[in-house]
Amino acid sequence: MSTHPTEPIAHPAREELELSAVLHALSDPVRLMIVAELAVSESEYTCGSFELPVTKSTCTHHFKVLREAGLIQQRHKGTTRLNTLRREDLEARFPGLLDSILKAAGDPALAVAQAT
Amino acid sequence: MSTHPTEPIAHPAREELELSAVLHALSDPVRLMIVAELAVSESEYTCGSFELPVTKSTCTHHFKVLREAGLIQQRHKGTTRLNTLRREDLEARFPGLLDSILKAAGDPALAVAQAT
DNA sequence: CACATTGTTCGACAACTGTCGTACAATGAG
DNA sequence: CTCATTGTACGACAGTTGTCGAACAATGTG
Repeated sequence: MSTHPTEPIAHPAREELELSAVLHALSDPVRLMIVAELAVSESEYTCGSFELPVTKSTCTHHFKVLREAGLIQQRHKGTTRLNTLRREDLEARFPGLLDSILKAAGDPALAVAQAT
Repeated sequence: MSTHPTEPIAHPAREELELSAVLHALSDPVRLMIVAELAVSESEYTCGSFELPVTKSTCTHHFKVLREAGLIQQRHKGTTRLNTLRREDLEARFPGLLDSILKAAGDPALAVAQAT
């Protein structure tokens, strides 16, 4: 039932992703902001690299919600935690959903992709 | 600021639809159930025509949330209230969003549309 | 008018949520 | 080892949410 022993952070499997949890996670403006930033590139971002209008502990809370909903993956790297969007899993489970939400949110990456 | 005098029920305009509100509205299983049923056909459905696992007053609450988020339109007809999905407005404001959510929810209508 | 049907309103309540501050843990640098 | 950095854990708190029941309003039917 466990993944790698070197990965103590729990993430739901692709098949376990629940639509309600995903929609609820993204219905918060701060979390939508995080996901939109993560979507800009395939890179890994530390929690601190986001300019969010909340304190650290609130930030931790939001990342936890996103992780438990299956939207992001987190792994440790030194004292930081690297976050990535679970694009493939989301696309496999809910085709088109993430893109339509990001587009609706005015994601810059998608805006560029759709510009002439 | 008002619409027709014969329409006392307040609905947000197409341009006023907010993504957060839409996602939040659909993050509740009961409300997602309602929207999925409404999506099956273009007909108008009374509140009572849904088989929901909640009482009448809770039902009223959910329909109110859906209406205020701009997902449905309601109009009076005798002692009943007819509900329709605001498909065009949603599609105009958030292209592809509703369909991807309905598909993710396993909507029967879309399942048929995608079957061979 | 009296009645049945449909849905609303109101108050209540438990559960959840977003936020914060403080204290703590883990890691890397000097 | 000591210190700075990054993020977590915990408790707290106000606000929101989903749910219910009972009472009420609106409309159509006899």
